[in-house]
Amino acid sequence: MNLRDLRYLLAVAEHEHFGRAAKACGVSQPTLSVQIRKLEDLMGVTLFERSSKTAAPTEACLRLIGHARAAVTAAEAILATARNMRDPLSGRFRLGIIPTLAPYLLPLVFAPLRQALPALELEPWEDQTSALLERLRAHELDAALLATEEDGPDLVSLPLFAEPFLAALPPEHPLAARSMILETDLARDILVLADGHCLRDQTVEACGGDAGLGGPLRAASLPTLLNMVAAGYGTTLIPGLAAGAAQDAGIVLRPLSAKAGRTVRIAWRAHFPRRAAVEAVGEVIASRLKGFAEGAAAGAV
Amino acid sequence: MNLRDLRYLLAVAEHEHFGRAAKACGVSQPTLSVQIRKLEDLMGVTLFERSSKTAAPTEACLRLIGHARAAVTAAEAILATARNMRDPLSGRFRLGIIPTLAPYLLPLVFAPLRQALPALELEPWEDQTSALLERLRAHELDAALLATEEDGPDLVSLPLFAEPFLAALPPEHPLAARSMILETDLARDILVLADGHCLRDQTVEACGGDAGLGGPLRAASLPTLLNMVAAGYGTTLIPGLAAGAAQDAGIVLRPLSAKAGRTVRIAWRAHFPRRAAVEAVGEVIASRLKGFAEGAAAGAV
DNA sequence: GCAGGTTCATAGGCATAGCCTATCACGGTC
DNA sequence: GACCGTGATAGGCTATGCCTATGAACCTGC
Repeated sequence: MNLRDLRYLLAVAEHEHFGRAAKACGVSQPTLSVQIRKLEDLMGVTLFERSSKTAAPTEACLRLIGHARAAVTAAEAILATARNMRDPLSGRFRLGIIPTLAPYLLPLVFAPLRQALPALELEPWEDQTSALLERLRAHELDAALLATEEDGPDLVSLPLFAEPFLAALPPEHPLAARSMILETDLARDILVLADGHCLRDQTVEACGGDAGLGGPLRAASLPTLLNMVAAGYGTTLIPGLAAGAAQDAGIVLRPLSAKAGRTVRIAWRAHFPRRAAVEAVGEVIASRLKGFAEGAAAGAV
Repeated sequence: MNLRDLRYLLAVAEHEHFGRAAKACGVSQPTLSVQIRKLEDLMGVTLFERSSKTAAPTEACLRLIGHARAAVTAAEAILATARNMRDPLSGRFRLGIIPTLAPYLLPLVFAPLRQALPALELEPWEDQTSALLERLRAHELDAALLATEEDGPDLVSLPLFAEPFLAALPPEHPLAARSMILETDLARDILVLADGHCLRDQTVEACGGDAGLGGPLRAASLPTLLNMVAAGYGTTLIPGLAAGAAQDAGIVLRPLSAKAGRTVRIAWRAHFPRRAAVEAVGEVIASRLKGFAEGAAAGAV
């Protein structure tokens, strides 16, 4: 049985006439005769009572056409729904973002994304890198904004913008007198985020690896870390986009001599079919952040 | 688009694997690949995210499969429903019956019909011949029990049994003294049914055509006519099956010398596809009424 | 690092299902 | 009795759907 056959069935039942039904279906009358006959043979039921005047639906036919109509309309609903989803730049788009980026990036890019991609229903999801990668692989995210290189051939990524790190110092800190700070000089009293944050590893690496790491202190989030620095517990590196929040907390910011920083990338599954959406989102973010490195560095002086 | 394609779609979505879905569908994996690809081209939407491990349904696919499942189950419902209706001896059977026959025949044949054709849902419809023919032609009846010859080539009929007429007399009527009555002797004071009843015309014809017809009196139904005869207003002819009711009313019955009577037939549209049901119903009625003519004539003495 | 086993995609060949035109058979009508 | 209408049938063509065989990408384990 075939959807076409069901359409034929409905047409003949409606017109009670093979010829007119055939015209309505855009086929010849013999085609309809043969197909209806096949349908009748398949079902073992006579569907129409033919006479020289008309083709009247039988009792059996009348009981079937409800189902037939349901099948045909469901099939049409499929095509209609598909038509609405044909634009890859429309529909739900679940975007993972790391916690050291989300609160500072999202306010900047929400409006531009909404304007450039009005049909895209952006659903941000904040979590640490490893959790995001897991969700990405599980098809629970469509893409993720990360500050690490992609891992594994099943994922691909595109760099969006470079974000410099800045030295964050309590105002009374001796290094605050300098206009530019060498990363390794921070190592002695540097504070870092809790395990799992990529920013923690990058901070450690930029500062020489064997840094004191602030003893027993562990900040679970970047705002907490900023509060700790402002309270004089130590120093840290912050990503450039967090400069505004850091200054609001009363922290002194200084550029770094070795230009430590991180590159924010958008990552997705290599086989993800809506690559166009990924690239459009990336493009909007990248163009909004264009030249951010220079601007942020300048503003931090 | 095709129901088969939708089945393939559902299979792949369920197994998330082309090979296993192909096995489930009983086709080869390339077949499935090609058909799903065609479906995707038709819809303009990627349905599955293929990787070397799995084939994961996309967001779009997940939104479509509801409709797809609806279409497939509707199609299966059609086949299931058709299977239940494959037996022509099952389902609704609308049988028209003339008023001078219905109340006397139905009590006799209801039980045998129920027993012989348990799946047939008999729906009797009592009306005069012309109305029955109209409804029959309008497909509002499946068959009709009539006492006239079929009219028109679009209808066919089969005789079921011969029903003799009996002379019905008030007990005090002069003719009641005879053991057999000549039809034309009844003509002088005969009463007949209202226009439209075939029994009226047959009575008139049997009695010579120019009968007095009881002046202004007109009985709308056979029970009324019997009451009128019993009250002494005149005589009439009754069909044999009504003998019991006539005797209960206190009427004297006598056989007719010219053996006037009528033949009860079952009529249906020549193209009606459930001829088997018609013939089965006719067969049950005929066998129940077999030998009725003799029995009734004997009982009426 | 390479062989072997996955995955899905592609190619070529074949059978057939579905379509068309032409024609038939049957009824009803003028 | 010729003629228009109905649906059914026949023959031929095309396109579709299927198969097997093979390819390309990827993963795994020795």
